[in-house]
Amino acid sequence: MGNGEETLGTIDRAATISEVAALAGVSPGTASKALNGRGALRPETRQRVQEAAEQLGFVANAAARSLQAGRTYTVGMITTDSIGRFSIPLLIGAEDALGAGQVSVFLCDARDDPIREQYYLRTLLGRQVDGIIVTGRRTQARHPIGPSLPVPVVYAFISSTDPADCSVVPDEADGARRAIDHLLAIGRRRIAHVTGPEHHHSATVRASATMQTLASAGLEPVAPILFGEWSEAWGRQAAGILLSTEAPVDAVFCGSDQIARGLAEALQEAGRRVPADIALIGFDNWDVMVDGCRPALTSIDMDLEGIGRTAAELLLAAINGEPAHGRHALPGRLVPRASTAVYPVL
Amino acid sequence: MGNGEETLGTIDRAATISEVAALAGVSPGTASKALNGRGALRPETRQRVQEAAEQLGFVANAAARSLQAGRTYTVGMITTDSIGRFSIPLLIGAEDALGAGQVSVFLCDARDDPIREQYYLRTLLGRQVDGIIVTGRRTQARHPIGPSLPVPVVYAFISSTDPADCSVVPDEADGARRAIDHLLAIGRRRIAHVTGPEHHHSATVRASATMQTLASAGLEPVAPILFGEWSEAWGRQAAGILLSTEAPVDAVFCGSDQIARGLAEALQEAGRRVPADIALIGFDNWDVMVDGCRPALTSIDMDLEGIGRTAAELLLAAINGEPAHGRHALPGRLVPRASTAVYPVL
DNA sequence: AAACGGAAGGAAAACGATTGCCTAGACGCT
DNA sequence: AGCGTCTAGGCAATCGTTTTCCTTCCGTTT
Repeated sequence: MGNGEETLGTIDRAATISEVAALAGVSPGTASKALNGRGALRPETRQRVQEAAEQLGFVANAAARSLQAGRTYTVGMITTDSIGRFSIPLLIGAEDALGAGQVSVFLCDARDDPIREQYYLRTLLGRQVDGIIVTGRRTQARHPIGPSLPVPVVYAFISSTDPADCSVVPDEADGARRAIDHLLAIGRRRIAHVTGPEHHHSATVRASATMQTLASAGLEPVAPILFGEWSEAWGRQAAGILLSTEAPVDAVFCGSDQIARGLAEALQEAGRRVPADIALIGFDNWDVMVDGCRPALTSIDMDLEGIGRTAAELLLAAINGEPAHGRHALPGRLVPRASTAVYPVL
Repeated sequence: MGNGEETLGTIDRAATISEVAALAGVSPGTASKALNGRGALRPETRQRVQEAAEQLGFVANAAARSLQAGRTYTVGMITTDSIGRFSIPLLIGAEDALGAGQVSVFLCDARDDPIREQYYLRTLLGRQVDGIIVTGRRTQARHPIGPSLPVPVVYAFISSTDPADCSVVPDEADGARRAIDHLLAIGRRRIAHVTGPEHHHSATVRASATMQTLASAGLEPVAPILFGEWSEAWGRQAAGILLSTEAPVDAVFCGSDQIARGLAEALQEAGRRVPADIALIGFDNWDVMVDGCRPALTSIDMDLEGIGRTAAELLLAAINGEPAHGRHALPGRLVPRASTAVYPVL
């Protein structure tokens, strides 16, 4: 019939709706109506068109469609920091919420470079994305990505310094609170906090929530808060510092799972039992760390997928004319494991 | 002038080339030529148009452009397994090679579900992507994603069972060879191999390359190859097995960094020194594992970013009419660290 | 029997950018 | 002065789909 659509080799060219229409013996306009369930058509005509479309493997050209619809059913996702451990769950969550809505995602990795970021922003706008999600590795607020954009923007994990922008972030203070509450609930009172660098937003937020929660229980940390870096090595080092303190420690809340794991190793090498002598809580609930640690590590899960999903949902709402504003903080979740088990459980 | 493009609030609508042309006092066609450096135009006209475009923040509508060009400067990336530790470097590498060529990437996470995969495939074809990269978590060959597609496809990390397809994969046998050669070079002869599940393609490939390399040195493994799973727990367990063997072991090549790390811990708890008594090599060169391990872990790096980049380059070549075929295996790289240091180095 | 109404489908104009072709000047040459 | 040539830029078609009118035809009603 046509010009070789039955070839077994590579299909050279996608079929157009005009070809479908010709095969079904109708006009292109009618074919469009048939395939999209619009207009007034006889059921048999509709079916004839559908069969023709199937036979030719017709898929509507999205460029033509968006040209006339003024919408692309496409969003951009810019990760300001390189795609990493935090970006991925966010990405999965967002992709989840958008994929269900037939929206495709352009992924852009700006690598923490403002030039690349602006370049990608222009590219995305040129591609007429319906909206943009901005993501990063740190929760710290950042400058808005552009002054006044023709499409809605939602910040995920990071937040924008402009309160009118929409941001979805983890409630890190809430996470710290849950951690301390848990340690109090299992009867620990001599609690220390070891965390990342003092200039890091997450570290300070979690540290001050830790202080506050202890204070409202009438306690204070058994040692000054230990700021260091987000690594196992620092966890090991911190263990040494804590053990040389005069005051005995019976629990440590760590700012990350890596720190906690380093601490666990070093404490046990020094003869302390976990959790019998010292209970341990991490932060992030990073599978390889919490499972690799011995004993398995209790941790705070920030529900990154949920953040990605929520951001995508808010973006879709904004695209549909119902923009949200401000900072939406999502609560975390404590995942109890052996490192805080009440002892005679075993 | 226009209808409020100077508003400080949100820009409602992107400017079109006709508006730019009107502002510059030329026709749309001329404006197009001015902005794309075509046609015969007076320099001053060209500049006038460029200034108008700048003033209106003009970015060409990609849908319109691709509609007429028949190309979208867009590729799809389907990860058959969920986006994970292996997919990301691939993604970064690909994004790197494509971004430089002004090509945007649609990311699709098929989650190992054939239905989702086909759905995404149709979506991508509808969006008229110029090409598709298929990625996964395992290196095992898989069925081609579709029988005869209108666009080129390149498989990255995984490979296609159809030899006519183009695949870019790590040379895992080469990696294993390098590991064993390294152990031999530092004088070890009593070498064991602990790896993942026997039904896992990577495990068997690496294991048989290990055997072969040992054989060509006139050796054989000091213990039967230990197949298990890709976890630290299995590494610890395997340590027990190896230590209960009569024959003393002086080096272990592990199928993953996680196994190696578990092994390292357990060996040292049992009083063996690493690397003095037993040298250790992992596989993957996964930063958190090799750095977290004590001593730091020598490992094989499969250069995933390079694979992603190469796949993207081959895809671009195919799009430009120079398709490549077959399986392209990229060599790995040994990254030496303390776990195989020749002892009196310290 | 004439008029009306509804159903089914066609024709054509969008959407925005690109590009080949054409025209209107301007300049130079004879 | 008249013709040819070159240059700058306008015109209109094109890409594939959707959608808004229309038109046509058939059946029904008075």
